Amino acid sequence: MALGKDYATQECSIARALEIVGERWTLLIVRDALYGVRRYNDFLVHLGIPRAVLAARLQTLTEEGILEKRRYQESPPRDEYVITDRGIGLWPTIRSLGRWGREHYDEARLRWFRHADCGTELGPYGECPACGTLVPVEDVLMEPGPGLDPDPADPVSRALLKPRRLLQPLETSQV
Amino acid sequence: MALGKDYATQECSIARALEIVGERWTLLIVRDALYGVRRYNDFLVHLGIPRAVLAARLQTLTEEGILEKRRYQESPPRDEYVITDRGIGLWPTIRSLGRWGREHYDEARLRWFRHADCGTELGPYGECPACGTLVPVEDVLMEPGPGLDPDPADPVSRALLKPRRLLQPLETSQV
DNA sequence: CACGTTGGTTCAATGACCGAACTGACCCTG
DNA sequence: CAGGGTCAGTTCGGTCATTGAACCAACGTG
Repeated sequence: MALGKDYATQECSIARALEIVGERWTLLIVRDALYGVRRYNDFLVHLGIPRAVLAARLQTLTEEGILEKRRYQESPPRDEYVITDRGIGLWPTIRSLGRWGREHYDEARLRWFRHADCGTELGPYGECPACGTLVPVEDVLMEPGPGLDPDPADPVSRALLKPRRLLQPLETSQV
Repeated sequence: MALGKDYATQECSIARALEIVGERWTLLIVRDALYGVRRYNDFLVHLGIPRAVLAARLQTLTEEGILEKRRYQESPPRDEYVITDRGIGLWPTIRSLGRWGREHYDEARLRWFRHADCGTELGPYGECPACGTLVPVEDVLMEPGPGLDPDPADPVSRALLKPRRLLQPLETSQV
């Protein structure tokens, strides 16, 4: 499409990447998918995104192999969107972007990300300074910080208040 | 602004960051600034961006302290936009985004990024695997790869064909 | 069989982005 | 000193994307 998405004149992998994940809302959807959000309605209430835009983004992300649409029950047919390895590959980008945002624009700490094996806070790019290794995403422990609203309105935010590992499927019904 | 830019409901440093650099063209402008592009016209011809959008983005980036507007000659008053430390802080994000784009969408190698001291190609987040250190941005050497058009139309792309360090001011007149 | 849940689609209005034209300050050349 | 060129924008009408609200459809429950 000639307008809004592509950067036709750019011979650049950064521009290629931005054509896929550079649209409004897209990286936040990937972030939520890394946090364990999988269902249309959970994305909807957590992001406050227009329904049509969410449907369009989920379709694009599925077509690009970043999410995978998967049927999780048959009788009312219901699908969930699970992040793929290609999507998990965006974690360092999202991590470093969040770190930059916190350093320059947030006063209070909103969340901590730790290496689950040793409890050390992750370094700038998702590595563990103590172990000296790149921490696999499923071994990242996410904990709420003091800057986070302790009693948010929507159930997804409430579920994300508990310490939890990335990629772990979110259970909103149990709240 | 209620539409287009902000993510009001999100308590999240990633969302804060995307409110600043998540708009169309913005990260490509920061990328060019890291490559050494400084002048309005050089951004313009290299990006193929509408003039009004470029002017708006440069103003926002200047207000946010990511670029700094600096007078470089008086007689016809001319300003250049130089990247600040805050802008340089986006390098890991841009680097990891470019790496993800190349891994998943580009066949041929477009550019190499090496540690100027030892010639080793940078790791995923801008570190030097040989030296084991995070490479300062000014010590990153950028070289053209085989996938890059050897004879591009605009002078900025031509100037960027030569091996050069990041942040080194671009000279388009000498081409 | 009314009602709720889930996962959408449709629609009119609004905002953002587009390319092209125009402006204005200055320089250089003949 | 008139004409043309450069640089850094601003203005403008048209097009595209995003928004919020309403609507729809399939199924399950009371």
